[in-house]
Amino acid sequence: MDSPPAQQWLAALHGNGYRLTGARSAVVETVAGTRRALTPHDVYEAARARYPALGLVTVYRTLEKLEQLGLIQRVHGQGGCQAFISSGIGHQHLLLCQNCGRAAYFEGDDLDPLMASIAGKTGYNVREHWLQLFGLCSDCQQAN
Amino acid sequence: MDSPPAQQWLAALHGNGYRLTGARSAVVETVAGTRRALTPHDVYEAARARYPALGLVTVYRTLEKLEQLGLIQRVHGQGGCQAFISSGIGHQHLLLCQNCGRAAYFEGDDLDPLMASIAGKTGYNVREHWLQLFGLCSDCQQAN
DNA sequence: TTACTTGCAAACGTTTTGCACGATT
DNA sequence: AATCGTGCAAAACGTTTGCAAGTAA
Repeated sequence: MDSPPAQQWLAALHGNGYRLTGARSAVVETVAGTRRALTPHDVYEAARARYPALGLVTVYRTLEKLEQLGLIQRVHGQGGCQAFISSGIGHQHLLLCQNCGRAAYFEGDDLDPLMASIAGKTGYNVREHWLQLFGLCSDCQQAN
Repeated sequence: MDSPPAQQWLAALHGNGYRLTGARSAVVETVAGTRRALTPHDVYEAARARYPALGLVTVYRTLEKLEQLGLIQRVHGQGGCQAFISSGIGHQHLLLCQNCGRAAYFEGDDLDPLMASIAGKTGYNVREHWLQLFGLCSDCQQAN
């Protein structure tokens, strides 16, 4: 049930001076093993299957560390912006299924010319971009 | 001090069966007359200059109506996603100054080929996209 | 043994709701 | 006159912090 990233994330935590505990492992394995964006409460409920004594506060604190290490990212959507998901490798963008929530990653390198065009028109110095797509994954297209 | 959109927004509210009151006018004029994204609390403080008896609850309720009518939109950013700003006309995206918060709008029509490419690679049926840029406006570039 | 980590409880800030009064239509 | 809108107070909600006990190193 655990996925490769889980081991890497635990190693990263350890390598940054954080201790390896049952609570942290449960949180890490839960988030690393899910292809959907999860809220702290989602993580709390799911991870308690692995570690029943888990407290919600520990979920918040662990997510905070994972985010600082760049292992997970916050997902913004119409429903709110309190959910987290595994970060892609390098500069990747998210594509979320509006039905099941499954996430896919893609690269948006083709954006550079657009950026340059915008910069020219607006006079802004564009430093960051933020692109996210919503749609239906192949499974959910067939179901509907 | 009021701007053209303020009158249109008030007309839109009225046309949808909502009454025109001093409190609503103050909120509408504040948001319509500001080029930055404002939190409900920001609006509350700014709008009290126009209507001192204003309550924070009314700000929330008015922003809710303006959002439902598509006149304002919620702005998502690293600092949170509780701020609102005037919606652009048609399908426009936001470009925010990281220093002063000033917003500019731009169209992202050039995105369609990227969408099609992503759809082909991932198998998703892409329905919506969400693009936001961050940078420095021309004024803030000179100041730094 | 030491310092970090944990869960509980409480605090905190934001947003929503209940309600009686007031204002718009 | 009827209905909608308002502000206040309280409640609800998600998140953070203080702390004593427990655990990894």
